[in-house]
Amino acid sequence: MNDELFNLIERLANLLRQETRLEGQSLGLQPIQQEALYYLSTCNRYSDTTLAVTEFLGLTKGTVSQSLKILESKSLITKLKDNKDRRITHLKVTEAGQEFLAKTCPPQKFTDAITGLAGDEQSETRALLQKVLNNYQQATGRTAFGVCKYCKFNLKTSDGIRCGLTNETLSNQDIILICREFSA
Amino acid sequence: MNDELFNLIERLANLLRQETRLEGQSLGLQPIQQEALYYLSTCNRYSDTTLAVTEFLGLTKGTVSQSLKILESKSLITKLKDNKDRRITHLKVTEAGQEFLAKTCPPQKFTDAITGLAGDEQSETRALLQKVLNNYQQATGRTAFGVCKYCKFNLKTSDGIRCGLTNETLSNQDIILICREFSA
DNA sequence: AGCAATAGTATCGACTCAAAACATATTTGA
DNA sequence: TCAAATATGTTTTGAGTCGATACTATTGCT
Repeated sequence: MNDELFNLIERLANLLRQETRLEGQSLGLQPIQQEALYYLSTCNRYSDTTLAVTEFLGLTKGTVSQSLKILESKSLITKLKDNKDRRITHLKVTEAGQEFLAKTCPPQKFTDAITGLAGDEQSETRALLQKVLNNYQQATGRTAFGVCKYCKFNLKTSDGIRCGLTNETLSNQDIILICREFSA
Repeated sequence: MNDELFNLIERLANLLRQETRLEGQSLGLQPIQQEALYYLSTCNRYSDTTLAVTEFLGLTKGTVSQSLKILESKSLITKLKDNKDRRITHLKVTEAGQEFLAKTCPPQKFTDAITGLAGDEQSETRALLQKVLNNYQQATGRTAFGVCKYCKFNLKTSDGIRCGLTNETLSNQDIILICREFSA
């Protein structure tokens, strides 16, 4: 059973990478660069740094630094130094970057494949994969990542929504993004 | 919803590749080489060629040829020319290759993550992912691959089991392997 | 002030990858 | 029958990935 699930995930990943490679050809983007770009379009302002991308992709920071350099050179992201901590660089997806992602990510045929499932099958798949991922992340001891609004530090007060870690107020847009500090 | 499922699969794949990289260090094996080796350990005698590996991994044959050369140089597989068609080379996993796979594939922590699921959750996940993969393969128009005994060319006769494409008899071991000619 | 820790970059060598050219073997078809 | 087309697989080349290591710059700690 482990073998079968392992096999299925590997094969899905192979197909995804193959299609991603095709999609990226128009801009000369490698799969890993597209993954980084996609992550940056889904993460919040506490998680848009080189190190967060590193943790998310499971690579070393030197490797990621190079990929980000290429994304910047193609004007798909911009770098912005943090005001409080000058060591930190925030990475923002540009208009061009967002346009590219809207066209290519997730790949069209993958979307088709998902649409072929019934509505309850889709949510069932998501719930089960989420569970597998959580277990796996726990087993490897890696950073979890997760959607802000489901985090235990997400505080709903009478004044609005607030992050218990940073004590900053959060907008409705903020809380649907992915955060590296996520904790269930 | 597409986005979420896309994201989950990407992240599982990232973790798997990361752990695979670690497991392969003992023999100096790259993730892609391990994937090829694993595939060869699960496929039948009609599917143990360079081209089949190429289709399975979604790479070009030149690329795959190089990876297989490395596996051969490390004595994890052997090459054997086909008797009927001398263009074809069959790839067999050696004892050493099988030992390596038994220890490392699927990765231990992935197995742990799966074991954390209830029994019916496991089979449910498998069924759903199988469905997604089938849809996806159909959408991309790629070779399906599948287990011999569930194939429409698998014929159960009074003499035993037979493949309707090759007209060869099949053993009980044969029919649990993956075939590139699979058709549902 | 001084030292350790953190964020990020630069460089190196081994490896992946697609593309193209190539070598063989088989099939087709006039 | 035999040349052209097709199929399997290898080699070469150049762009890019990757981890490891060493490095800079900034911040935190004592």
